Order: sequence, then structure tokens, then C-alpha cells
Amino acid sequence: MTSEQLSDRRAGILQLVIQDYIETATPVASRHVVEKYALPASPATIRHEMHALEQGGYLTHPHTSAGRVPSNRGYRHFVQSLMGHAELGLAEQAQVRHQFFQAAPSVEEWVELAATVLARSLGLLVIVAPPHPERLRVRQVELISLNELLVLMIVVVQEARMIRQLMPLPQPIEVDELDDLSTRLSWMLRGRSAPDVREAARQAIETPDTHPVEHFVLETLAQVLDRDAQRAGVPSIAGLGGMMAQPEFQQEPERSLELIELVDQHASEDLIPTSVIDEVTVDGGMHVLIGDDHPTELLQDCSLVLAPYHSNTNAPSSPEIPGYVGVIGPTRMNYPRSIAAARFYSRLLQEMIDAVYGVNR
Amino acid sequence: MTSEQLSDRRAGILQLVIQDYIETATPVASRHVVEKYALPASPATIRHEMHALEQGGYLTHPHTSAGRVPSNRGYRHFVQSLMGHAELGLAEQAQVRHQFFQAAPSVEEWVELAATVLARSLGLLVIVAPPHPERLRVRQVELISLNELLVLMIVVVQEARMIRQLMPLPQPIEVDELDDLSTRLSWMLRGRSAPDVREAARQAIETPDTHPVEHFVLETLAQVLDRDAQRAGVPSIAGLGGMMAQPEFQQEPERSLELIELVDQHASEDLIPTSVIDEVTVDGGMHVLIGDDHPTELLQDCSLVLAPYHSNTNAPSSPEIPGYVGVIGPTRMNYPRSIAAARFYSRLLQEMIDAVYGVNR
DNA sequence: GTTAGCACTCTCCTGCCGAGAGTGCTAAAC
DNA sequence: GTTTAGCACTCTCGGCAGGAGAGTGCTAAC
Repeated sequence: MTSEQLSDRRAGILQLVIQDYIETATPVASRHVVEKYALPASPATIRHEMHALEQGGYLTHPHTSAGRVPSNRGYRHFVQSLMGHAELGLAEQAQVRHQFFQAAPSVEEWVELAATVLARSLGLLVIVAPPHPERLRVRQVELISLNELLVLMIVVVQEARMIRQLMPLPQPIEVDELDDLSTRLSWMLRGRSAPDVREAARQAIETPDTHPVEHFVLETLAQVLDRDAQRAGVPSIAGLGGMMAQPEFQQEPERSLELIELVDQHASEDLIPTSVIDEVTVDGGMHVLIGDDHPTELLQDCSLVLAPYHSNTNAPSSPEIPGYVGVIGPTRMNYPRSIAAARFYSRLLQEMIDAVYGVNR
Repeated sequence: MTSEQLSDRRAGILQLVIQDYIETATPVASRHVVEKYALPASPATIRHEMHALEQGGYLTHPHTSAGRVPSNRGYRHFVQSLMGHAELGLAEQAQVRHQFFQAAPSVEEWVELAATVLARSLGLLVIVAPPHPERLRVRQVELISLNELLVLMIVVVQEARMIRQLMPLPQPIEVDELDDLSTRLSWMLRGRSAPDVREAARQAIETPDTHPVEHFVLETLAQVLDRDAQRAGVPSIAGLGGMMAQPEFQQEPERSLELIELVDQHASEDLIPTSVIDEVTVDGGMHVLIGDDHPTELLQDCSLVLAPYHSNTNAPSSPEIPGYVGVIGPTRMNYPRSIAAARFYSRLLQEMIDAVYGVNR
């Protein structure tokens, strides 16, 4: 029953109601929609149709004498069938592109820029994550003694990153022993990643003659490889201000507070769980989660537009965790614009990264 | 009249009222303070004294039948005369230090860490800025042709930073002309900073034979030097969640929203204007602005604890803009703890930066 | 199938009242 | 002179009633 086809007029009314509600954020009345869009029918007729749409689960009623509000089902139908395919205006595209060229060409910079610019243009919460290698592989290890008990470890990894780590030693070590250690580690660990390094640490502790510092250094190195792989994927979050200015958050202070805390703590995993990202095909596939599609309870009344992307930067030997552009807003958000923008930004990021860090390098 | 000395008892009562208000965030009544602190006097007597304190401008009344609330003047007196000198507990100091050593040894990382950890421990808004050179001096310029009209400029500056910039060219240039240009610029601009580069650009446009791209590159270079000097000083902001959870912000949604927007846009200059920082002596001098001391209207009901610090990293030739640890909270904030913490973190940052990036490098 | 009319329902705003909390004042006690 | 008890006074806050407004649902006529 609830899966029947909608008549053309009924679908048209649904579309108008949704568009109007997206615009005004107030329940839309039958009379209002008739007057605003000059429909060739009376309010009573529209009421009739609205009633039917409510039966079908596309609209709801906050209370007896209020206008209609789209339900999650209504929004879903709108996104899948009613809304056309939109692209960002060319002028806007050009302007955004220009800003990207102005910025320093680093992935973190672009990710940050994408989040802030997109958030400002949509007035919603935006989370942008860079693509990053699943694990880092050691190319070279350098150990520099700062003083007797403090060593600076510099690790160059094959993924064109340099990692530094300060290490307070558990016991002193001679400078030339340290030099010896670092050349030996560079040779021994080239091309290896964290699990291998952990294994080496285990062996070091079992081998009787090794200096105790060696085990310590290996453990730290493994930690540092993991940590930096994580860090390479840290997303930027922006647009909290615009989001909190949305009327739905003005009403509910305690919900708002929870959201503010998540953003303050950069808890992007709570906003876009990895389970959600895993479900999405990377190649140009957009994903729209509406209302209770979203696993996080806090975002039950929100929608998420997700545009994943990848880069062609990393060697195929090292699998890559894709990046994404995510837009979070009330279910009442402007879907056509948000979807178009998320798609555009994700493609732009991919393009920029490939152009500068890509194969020709 | 308002500057008379307070009797011991009166000062004691003021202190109790302030402590209690800091704790409970509700106006404190005469009866309440007598019972809670078992004072050897009746509520009527305390009322009498409170009245006198109100005459002196140390306390206020939200309305006739409410308890007393400290005024800005009251807080000021508390901070200057009543509150003792506190330091952070040794256990906490050790724990924070440990976290700093765990982190990657980069100034941005430490600044970020300081902001988040301090914000979490105080439940207030924290802004931490790194010290940074006023202007950057060129050491070397590298121009790499990515394609016919796209060049990647890499600038190594004497302040041990590497800057990259993508440049879409206004017109094509031969690869060997480009190589030639980069070696000439490296030689010509070594040790120069943005104003000198601007001057060179001006001369290039007046000299007839120079390639038009040269002027363009010089202009971009000057911009990039300025931009990166700015960027080196970008502060970290954290603790919005804890701040918004403070009762004073629960009441006033529109004020909260403004603050959220400032934080969302990283508008640290609006939160701690440079004029405020300029007034503060750097060497260990703490600054506490209470209530309307603060120039920003939005923060009239807030206080700011400011602990500036500098590094010994940069050459004396290049003057340094100091860093700071700033704590922003309602005037009702816990001053002893906030001041002790800001002092500790600013010293720790200075220590860490000097140890790793300091003179011995 | 469409429409006008009308009763019905629900929200929202306003004003009102009483309880509660705390003070300010006064007069008496120490 | 200081301290205290007592009491009137003031202000806030929560609950409640009532009226206006907004929209619907239904019914009967077109």
C-alpha cells in the first residue's frame, strides 16, 4: 500500500511542499501553497491530496491544526525521483577553483579550505577528509641525540611524508651506538610497516645481545607509524556556526550542545561513522542518508550527503583509505544544492591532489 | 569613597561569596553562606556586610529578592588581593608533560595539544598561539614546471620553513628559462623578505628586457612570504563544548550563537584582539581582563586570562611576535586554577620549543 | 472530481495568582 | 555600637485559564 506510485499531481504537490518547507522551515498549509504557486485548484483539493500523501507516509502533521511537514520517506522520494540533477553554477565553480589555486598546495590545506568554503556557502556542517594510505612504509630512520636521555627520531616513509618524534630514553646510550642503530634500522626496516616493526621489536627483546634501547626505539617507531597514518587522514570540520543558526537547533539547546561538543572534540567518527563510509562505492558514487538512515542517534533528525573520492597518488601495493566530502544538515536541508556542491568539491579535491601529487611525480 | 580599604571580615565575606558563586553559578544568599561555612554570625549581620560591599561596588543584586552576585570590581579585588598564588598540582604537571612528549615535536602540534588538553581540563574556551617571526627571509627559490602553464614554486626560508605554492602562469615560459630564473632569484633574494621582494618586482617591470613571468613570480613570492608568516602564527582554539555547557550560555542563545560563529571561523583576532596582546609584557607577565576590561562587546560578561610567551628560536635580526595561552570564560570562572594553568602551559610551550628548535640547532 | 462552508482542535500569547525566596528596615538585646 | 530577631516588601517562577489565530477534516452541494 505504501509503495504505490504517486499520481503526477500528487508528486507535484509533494515537491512543492518539500521545496517550501526547505525554504521556510515552517509547516506548509494548503492555502499557502495554493496562493504562493498559483495552483489551479482550491485549498480543499490540495488538502485532499495532502491527506492522501500523509496516508502514504510522505508527509506528517506536527499537530491537528498545523500545516504539513515532509517525513523522511517524503524526503527520500524527493531525492530519488522528484529532484532533478543539478550542477554548481559555472561562476561559482570558477571562483572556488581560483581559491584552491591561491592556497598552498598541500592536501591538508585543501581539505581545510574545502570544508570552510563549502560550509560557508551551504550554511551547514561540512566534514572533509583526505584520502590516505592504510599503512606507512619505512624508507629511512634517523636518530639524533639531543642530550643524554633525549633522542629525536626522524622517519622518512615511502608515502612522501616525514615523521618526527621526540623520545625520552629509559636509559642512556652512546652517540655512536645510536648512529649505528639508526643505520642498521634503516637497512633492516626499509619497506616495512607497523606490524613488521612490532615483530622486529619482539625479536629484539628475545635476542640476548641487543641494547635495551633498540627494543624501545622499535616499539616507538611502530607506534609512530600507526599514529601518523591516522593523522594523515584527519578530517577538517567547519560550519558549526551556520549549522547552529538553522532554526531546528535554536529550539533544542541540549541537542545542540551535544553536537557542539562532538565538533569541538573533532569527533568526526561520531558524525560520519566508518561503517557509513565503507558502504559507499568510491567512483563518483554519492550517498544520501536521510533522517533515521543515520546510525548515530544524535543525528536522527539530520541528513548526510556523502561524496567519497580517492587519489591516484599511492602505489597499488599500499591500499588507500578513501577521502570524502560530507555535508550534515537538518533533514530540511537543500538537497539539490548540497549534493551538487559535495560532488563538485570531491571531484575538485581529487583533481588537485592528482595534479600535484599524482603519477607524474 | 569606593576605593576605601575593606575590613578583614568584609573581605572574608566577599571571598566566600565569590567562591560560592564560582562554584554554584546562582546568586548567594546571606543565610546560605552562614550555614554552608558555619559563620559565627547571623544572616542579618551578613546581610548588613553584604549591603556595605554592594555600596562599595563589589557585589550586585540581580533583583530585590535575589542573593548577591559579584560585580566586575568584586572579581578584580578577588584576583588582585584575595586569591592566593596557586600552581598546578605536580601530578597534573607530570601528566601533561608526558602528553607533550608523546606528541610529534612540531610547534603546531604542541599548540593544538595545549589548547585541547587545557580546554578539557578547565571546561573553558582556550586559544593558544605559537610565537612566530614577523617576517620570513628567503634562503632559496625553486621553480618546477608541472605543465606548460602551471608551475610549483618552492621557497625555503631562513626560519627553517618550506613554503610551496602552485602558480598558474599568465603566459608560457621555456623550462630552461624557468631554471635560469629560479637560480637567479635564489641568488638575488637570499636573506630578503617580503618588502624587498616587492621592490624587486617593481624594478623588474621597469626593466625592459625581463621576461614578463619574472614580475609575476616575484609578486607571488612576496604574497606567499607574507601569507606564510601569517600562517605560522595561526592559533588553535578549543573548548567550545565546555564553554557552551557553562550555565551562563544556556540562558542566552543568541550570544552563544555569535560566539560559536567566531570560533567556527577561527576568528581569534575577535576573541583576543592584538591590541590586548600588545599591552602585555612577555616575560612571565600574566594578564587578567575581567568583564568590561575586554574591548570586544560580545565578551563583556567574560574574563580573559592571558599568558604570553616567546621562544629563543629566531635570530635577533628577525623580530618575533610572541605566542600566548589565552583562557576565555564567564566572569564567574575559576581564576586561581585558570591562571595557574595558563602560566604552566605557556612556560611548558616555551620550554618545549626552545629544547627542540632552540639555539642548539 | 472539485469546492465552499463550518465545526473542531491545537498552539501560542497574555494576564493572573499564589508560593517561595531573600532582602531591607526597625526595634530590641547584648 | 554592634548584633540579632521579626516582619513587611519585592521580585521570580510555575501553573492555569481564556481568547485569538491558524488549519485541518468533514460534509454536502456542484
